[in-house]
Amino acid sequence: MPGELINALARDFGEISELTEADRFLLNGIKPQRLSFEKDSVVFREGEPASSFLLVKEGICFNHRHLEDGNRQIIDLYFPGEVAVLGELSRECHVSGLTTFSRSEILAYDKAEIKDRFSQSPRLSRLFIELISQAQAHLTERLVGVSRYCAKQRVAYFLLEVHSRSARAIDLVSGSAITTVPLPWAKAAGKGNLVGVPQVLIADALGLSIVHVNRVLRRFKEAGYIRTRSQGIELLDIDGLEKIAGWSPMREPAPEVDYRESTDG
Amino acid sequence: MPGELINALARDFGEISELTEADRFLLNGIKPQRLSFEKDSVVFREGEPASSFLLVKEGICFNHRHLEDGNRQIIDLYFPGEVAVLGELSRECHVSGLTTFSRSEILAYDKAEIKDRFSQSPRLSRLFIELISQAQAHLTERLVGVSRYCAKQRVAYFLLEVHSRSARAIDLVSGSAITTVPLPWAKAAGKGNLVGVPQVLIADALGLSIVHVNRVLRRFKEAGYIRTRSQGIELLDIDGLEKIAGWSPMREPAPEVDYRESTDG
DNA sequence: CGGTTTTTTGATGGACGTCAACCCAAGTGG
DNA sequence: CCACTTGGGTTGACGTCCATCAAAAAACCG
Repeated sequence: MPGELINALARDFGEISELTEADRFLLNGIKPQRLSFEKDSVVFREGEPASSFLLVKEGICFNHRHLEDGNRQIIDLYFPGEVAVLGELSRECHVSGLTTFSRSEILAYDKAEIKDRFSQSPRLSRLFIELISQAQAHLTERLVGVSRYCAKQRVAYFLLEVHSRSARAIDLVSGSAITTVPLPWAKAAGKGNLVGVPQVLIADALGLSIVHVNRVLRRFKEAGYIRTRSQGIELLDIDGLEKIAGWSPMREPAPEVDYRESTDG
Repeated sequence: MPGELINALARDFGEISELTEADRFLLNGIKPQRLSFEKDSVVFREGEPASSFLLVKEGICFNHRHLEDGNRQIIDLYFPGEVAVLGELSRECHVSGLTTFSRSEILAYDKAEIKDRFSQSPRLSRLFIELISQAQAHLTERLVGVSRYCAKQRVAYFLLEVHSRSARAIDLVSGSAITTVPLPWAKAAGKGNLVGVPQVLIADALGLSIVHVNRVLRRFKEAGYIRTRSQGIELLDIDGLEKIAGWSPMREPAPEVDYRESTDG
């Protein structure tokens, strides 16, 4: 299965098309370990040695930190086609744990090998730096969001982000968008702007209590912004939610590009 | 003035000593623009094009984002010897503003040139990735801190961090520690664990109101942890503050903690 | 169908923001 | 030397957001 890594990079960086054959060869030469996990599996824990560069191929994962009081803070979610815990690439040990939220398949590339290959080509180096920078910008966004906005805004923002990112999920083999249900927690998912996450996950991600998340959602329901399905939340009025969230960030509208074009096969 | 960049890198990475002569030559070949700023000067604003790699040579700066309600969130402080807004290196435009907190001198390297040189050597590439990763780990720490700890803990943590980082500040020319007053806001500063930041800065950094910061500080005073000077806060009981904060910055994370649930079975 | 997980709702209280003062050191100008 | 200004610090009253506790209602899962 060649090009999984390349396809992952291709989604976020148009420049990838400028890669030379040599670069592509370098990337394709790294063979990942293919790992499968059930729902709610622990991929690694805090403190464990960090030896891999992890690319999510299928399913959804999240990384988190445990606090003294037994709570956990979810730091970020990872969707198909995204690189997980990129920031910990150069650490000896993981600072956060990684857990699957749904049945997942993960490609684990050898860290040393990745660093090695990437630093062999100037273009790849820059691409890589780009990648990390992007992750950091996203973290900054979260910092501001968590520290400065009220629960209503945070929840609205979170729903929109999950929705947007799951819509962007790609199939690593073909490089094209995933049309099938990307959020497997809600089995009935599928069409319609359905966000399939349990409320406890929202709470842990936003630093809120599950009770309060529920209350906020209830008010959203009453106002007609969302509807709760069996499990999962259906977004009825995305524009309205964006207004609540104060959707300012530099997230591109993602003009539905067909990524298959770039995969010359 | 050779080696300023090298000295900056040398502090955080012992591996720097493994740099080849060629690497050192590469780094020394980049001549920065030397910028001077008065206290409270704007280095750049949100949205302005980002064209430089910024190294703080003297003084203290902070980057921040402005919110709709007129407040600002301080994202990070930068001390002498540190690279500012590293995460925005690969962005077209700045996502946050940078302001000097005291009279500062900043070395501005051309971004393109930096990226170019760093990607010319595998070792430099890795070093650079290391650098960014470290910045990201720090951001993660802040995210958890802001979202999960109460004001008392956050303030204690902040005081300790500022103290620790200003103590680590180095002189870029000699590469040795700065012994003179690193926190010029409090002019009377100097010896003694004095943290010279105004309360409004603490508040903006932690997402608290200035009033509440003041209250927390008062309780710290009453408990004998700190003493307020003309301007600035003197840390009297660092161990006590660390206990309150529940974490000591820049020190090796305590022993192994066992997070396993007590799910007998 | 029971056992489990998730959602929902109410009641209560603490943490923290907001408003509105007042204090105090330092500087300025006469 | 004193009036005035200015920027930060300090303090109280009050309200709100949100956590916590507790418990019931749904939904799921064999």
